[in-house]
Amino acid sequence: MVENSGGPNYKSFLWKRTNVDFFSGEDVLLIARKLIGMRLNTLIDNKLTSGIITEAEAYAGETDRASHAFGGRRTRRTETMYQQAGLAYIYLCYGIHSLLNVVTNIEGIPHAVLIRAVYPVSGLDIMERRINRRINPVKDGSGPGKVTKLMGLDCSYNATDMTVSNVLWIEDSDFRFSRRLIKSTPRIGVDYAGEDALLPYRYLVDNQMAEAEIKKAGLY
DNA sequence: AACAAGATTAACT
DNA sequence: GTTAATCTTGTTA
Repeated sequence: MVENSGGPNYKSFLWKRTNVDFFSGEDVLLIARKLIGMRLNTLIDNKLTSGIITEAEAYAGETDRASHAFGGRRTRRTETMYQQAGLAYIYLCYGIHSLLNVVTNIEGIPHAVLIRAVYPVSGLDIMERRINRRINPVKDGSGPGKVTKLMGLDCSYNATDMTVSNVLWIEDSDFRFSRRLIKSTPRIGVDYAGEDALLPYRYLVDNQMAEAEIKKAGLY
């Protein structure tokens, strides 16, 4: 639990680790929607990096043609998705990029939410070292491979329990984006999923809008 | 055993 | 707009 240091004219937000009650639930869409505006954190090599989640997609398990677990596929890769809520499902995409998901249901039901974008708020100097150039907070956190790159994550962090980990965890506060800024659209890069590719399972706030709201709220 | 496609990105032309 | 990067999985032989 960390309280940020706002100046006299700024509202102070109390951030609290999300517990298993938050992650765990029937409705993976609702969880994806609620993750927008929460804070993703890593503490790696004693360096803290954080970002406000601005884009997430729900993957609805064995009946969802876009999910790795469609049809009950249970392989070494998908095994983490079948575990309990709050674990991080991190897998290698296109042989190159590590993609971070939150597991959101009970053991045996492979629901997950893909974190597709964050707005960086802490440890930007660390993030610059990771991408090896100056950071553009609006652009560089937008994309699921970019999120893990900024946060220092790779597949070795797969199956981390985010409800207890001091390396990878998610926090909530009273901060919320304006409802009207949160859009829902079909998911990205899942054309192979037939009709399921059209489902509006993607939630996002434009990172430019997110920056304005975050500054207006006096978060950073 | 071989191959194609994938929840992507950066560097090209 | 095109392409190379390159690991896991499912399909075909």
